[in-house]
Amino acid sequence: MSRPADETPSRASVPDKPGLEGLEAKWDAEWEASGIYRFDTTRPRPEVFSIDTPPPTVSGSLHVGHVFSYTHTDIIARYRRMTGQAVFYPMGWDDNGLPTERRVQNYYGVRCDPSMPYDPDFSAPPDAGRPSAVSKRRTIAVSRPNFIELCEELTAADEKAFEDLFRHIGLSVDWTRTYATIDAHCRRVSQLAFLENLERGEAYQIEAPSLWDVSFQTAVAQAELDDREVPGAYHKLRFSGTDGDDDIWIDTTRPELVPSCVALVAHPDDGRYRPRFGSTVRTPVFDVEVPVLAHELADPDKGTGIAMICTFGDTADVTWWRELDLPVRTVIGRDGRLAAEPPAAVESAAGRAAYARLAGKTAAQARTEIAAVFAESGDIDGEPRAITHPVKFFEKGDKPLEIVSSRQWYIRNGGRDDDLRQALIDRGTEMNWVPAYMRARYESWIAGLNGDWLISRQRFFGVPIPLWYRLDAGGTPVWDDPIRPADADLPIDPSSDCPGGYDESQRGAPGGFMGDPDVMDTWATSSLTPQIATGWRSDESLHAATFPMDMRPQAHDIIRTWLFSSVVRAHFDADAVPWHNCALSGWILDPDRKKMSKSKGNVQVPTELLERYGADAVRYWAACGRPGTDTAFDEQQFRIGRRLAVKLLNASKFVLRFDTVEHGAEVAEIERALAAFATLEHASDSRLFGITETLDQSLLHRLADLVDQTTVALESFDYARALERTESFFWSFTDDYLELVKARAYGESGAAGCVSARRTLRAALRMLQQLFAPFMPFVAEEVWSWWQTGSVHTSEWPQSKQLRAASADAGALPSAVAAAVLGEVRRAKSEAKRPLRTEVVRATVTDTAERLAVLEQVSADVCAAGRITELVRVGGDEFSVTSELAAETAA
RNA sequence: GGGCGCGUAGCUCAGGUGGUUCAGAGCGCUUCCCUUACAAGGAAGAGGCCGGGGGUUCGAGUCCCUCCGCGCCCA
Repeated sequence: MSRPADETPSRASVPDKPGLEGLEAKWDAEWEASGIYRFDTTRPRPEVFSIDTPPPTVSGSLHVGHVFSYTHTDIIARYRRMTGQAVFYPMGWDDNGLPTERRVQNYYGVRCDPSMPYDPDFSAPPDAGRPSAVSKRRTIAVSRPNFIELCEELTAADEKAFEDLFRHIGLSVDWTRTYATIDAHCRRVSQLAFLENLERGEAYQIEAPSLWDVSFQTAVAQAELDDREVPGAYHKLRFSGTDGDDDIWIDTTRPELVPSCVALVAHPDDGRYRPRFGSTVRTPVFDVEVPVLAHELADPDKGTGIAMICTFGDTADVTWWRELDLPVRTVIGRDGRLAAEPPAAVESAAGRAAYARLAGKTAAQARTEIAAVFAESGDIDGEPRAITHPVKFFEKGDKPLEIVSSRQWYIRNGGRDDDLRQALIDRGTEMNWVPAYMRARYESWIAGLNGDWLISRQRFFGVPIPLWYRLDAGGTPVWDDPIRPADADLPIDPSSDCPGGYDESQRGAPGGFMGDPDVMDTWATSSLTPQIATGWRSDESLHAATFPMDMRPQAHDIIRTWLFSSVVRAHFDADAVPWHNCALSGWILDPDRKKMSKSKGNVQVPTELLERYGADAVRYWAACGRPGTDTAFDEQQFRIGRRLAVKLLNASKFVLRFDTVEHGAEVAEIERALAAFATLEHASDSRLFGITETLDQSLLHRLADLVDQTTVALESFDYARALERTESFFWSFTDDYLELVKARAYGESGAAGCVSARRTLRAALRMLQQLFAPFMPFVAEEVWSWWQTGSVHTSEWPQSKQLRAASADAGALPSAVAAAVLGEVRRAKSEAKRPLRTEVVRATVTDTAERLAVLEQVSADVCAAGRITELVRVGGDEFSVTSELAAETAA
C-alpha cells in the first residue's frame, strides 16, 4: 500500500474537536512568514491585478464600516489570486488633512507657525497626550516641518492599530507596500504632479472671489460644500429712485451687506422692473448710487423679484459680478467680521456714521445692528420675516461660508471648459462601474460643476505648494513668475527650504523671495493614489506593470471628490483612466437604518465582534452586503456566519475520516482506487474517475454549475451572489448529500459504490474549501491544511470542465429526486413525533415515470439514509410519499 | 426642484435576458429529535393579494406609465 507522499498529506492532523479559536493569529503569522500575498514584480501587466486601496483616515477610531468595505475588496483580491493573477494590493494611510492637524494640536499642545524655520533639535513636549496638563500651559509654536514630524509620530500608533485590525480580518494586503499620504514619497508625487500640471497649464493661480470658511481660515472647494437649511429672515429694504423714479423694495436675508451693494438685478422678462433697467437707485442709509440690471439668474418669485448684488453674499453674486462686470466693494474680511473702514463708495457722513456702528462686528452681529439702523431711518418695511433657507457650509465647518477675494491655486476640471468637461464624462464610459447606475452620479456631478478645482488651502498640515516668489525691490511678491524647485529636490517645504540661488537671509527681504504660504487640499494628494501606489515617476517598471489599475474600491459618497479628482489627475498625467473598474460600496447602517457615525454615537467597535464571532463570521456578514447597497448592522448575521464556519470544519472532518475508517468493503481495493485518485484535475477521461453512482455524478454536475456561477459572479465583482450560491450548495451538500451517501461511504454496499462516494466527497470538499476561501480565509485555510499541501489561497480556482466530464451528464435531477423523497420521509417521522432513525417498513412513492426511473438509480442511497426497508414506486402525476413507520418499541 | 436607488413573509434580504423551476432564503416563531461530522447541532411546520392603480403581452415581483412612501446625491 505505498502511495506518493503528496497524496496522503498529514491525515493525522484532522483534530478530534475542530474549533475556530485562534485561527486568525495562527494563519496571519503563517501567511506573513510564507509571504504569499507579496506582489510578484516579475509578472507582466496582463497577469497582474492591481488594486487602488482606499487609504483610511487614521485619525479616527476603528469601526465596522472599515471591516465591511475592505472585506469586499479582499474577496475580489483573493479570487483573482486563485485565478493565477499576481495581485498588487498595497495599503495606504490617510493622515494628511484637517482631522490629523487638529488632533496634533490638541495632543501636543502646539500650533503650526509656517514662518518659523525648522528646528532639528525639537522634540515633542513632555506632557503630550495628557490633556489636563496640555490645556494648562500656552501652546508651543512650531515650524511646519516640525509639525509634520509630530503628525507622523502620532499617526504611527494609529496606523499600527489599523494594520492589526486589517490583519485580524484577513485582508490579503501586501504589507511590505504601504504609504501614508503625508510621507515623503506622497509629498513628492503630489508636488511633482502639481508642477507638471503647472507646466502644462492645467494648474493656475488667480486672485478671485472664493468660498471661505471663517473658522478654519481657509478657502474651500465646491466638492467640500454642504447646503444646510438654516433659519434666516427677510428684511424688506427701500432703495430710493433717482431722477424722480419710484422707490424699489428688495428682500434680503443679509442686510449687513448693503454697504457692499453694487447693483440691483431682476429677470430680463420681468415686466415690473423692465422699465427700470439701465436706471439707478440709491442704497438706503449708505446712499450709494447703483445700477438696476437684468440677468436671467434672478428669480422673479423670490421676495419682491428683484435682488441686490453684493460683493459677495453668495455664489450668485459672484456670477452676476463677473458677467455684469461690476466693481468690488468688500466689507467682510477673512475673519468673518466687517472691515474697519467702509468701501470707498460710501461717501456720505451719514453713511460712514452708520457703517461705524457695524465695523468689527461679525456678520450675524452686524445683521442685528443694521436692522436697527434701517428701522431708525425708516428704510425697512415692517419687522424681518423669519424663513429657513439653504446656506452653504464647509462640510466640516459650523459657520456659513463667506466669499472673499483671495489669491488661490486651481486645477482645471471642466467646470469652466466644455471640452474638458465632456472629455472627463467620456472617461467615465471607459470604466466599468459596479453597480452600473453609479456612473450617473459621476456624470451629474461633472455636469453641475461651476468652476475649476480650488486646491490651495490656508492650512499648515498638508503638502505645501512647492513654489517660491521673488520679491521686488519694494518687497512685493511677483506672483506671475514663481520659482520652482528641481524635481530631484522634491519634496520641499518652501517655508523652510530655500530656492536655488538664494539663501535664508533673503527670505522676506526686498529683492529676496518668499515661499508660497499655502498647502494643497487633501484631495490633491489623495487623487494621486494610483500614481503613489504604482511608482509613477519613481519605479517605472512597477508602474508599467500596475497602471492603469484594475480596481478602485470606494464608498459612493465620495464619487464627487476622490473618484472624480483621481480621474482628472490620470487624464492629465497619463491621458488615461486611473482604473478599469470602480467598485462602489454602500454604508453600514445601524439597526434603525441610520448611517453609523461617531457623532451619532451608534458606532459598533469591530474588535469586540471579532472576538465574539471570529473573523470569518464577520467577513461573512460583510460579504452578504451587495455591491453599492447600504447594509444594516445585524448581529444575527454574525451568528449565521459563525455557524457556517463551524459547519465547514465539521463537514471537512467527516469527509476526511473516510480515508482511514473502513467498514465491510474490501479495504485493499478501496485503498488502491483512492491512491490513484489525487485530484480531479489530473484526470481527463471520465472512466478514470471511478465515479459510478448516479447520485455522485449528479452532485458533480451541480458542483460544476456552482463553479460556473460563482466564477461569473466574481468576475463581475458580485461577491454576494457568489457566496449565496456557494452557501446554498454547501447546505444541501451537508443536509442531503452527506446523509444520502454516508452508508455507502462507510462501505456498507460494496467497494465500487464506496470508492465512488469517497471520491465524490473528496472532490466536492476540495472545491468547496476553495470556493469558500475568498470569503472565509481562515477556516478555509485550516481545513485545507488538514489534507492538502500549500495554501488554499494560492491554489488554482476550480474549473467546471473536469467535473462535467466526471458527472457523465447525470444532470441535477437525481439529487433533487433523492432529496425530495428523503425530505418526505423525514416529514413523516417528524409529524409522527418519532426519531429520524425510526425504521420505515415501506415507503410508497408516487411520481411521474421519468422521475421514478431516476429514483430507481438512487434508491439504495435513499433507503439507507431514510432507513427504508422497502421502497415502492407507483406511477402518477402528483409527487407524494407514504411512509409506514415501524411500530414504536416499548420503552 | 433635478438625478439615482429602494419598497417581496414579523425581521434582514435574494429573485441576470418576462413562461411548470418566481412566490424564495436565512433569522425569528411552533413542533419534534442527544441519529456513530456537528446539541454554539439536526429534522419538519406555519407565515406573503411581491407598496397602490393603470398599461404592454397568450402570460409580469420581472417591461412601460402614474400615484404613494422611504433613502441618498445634487440644486
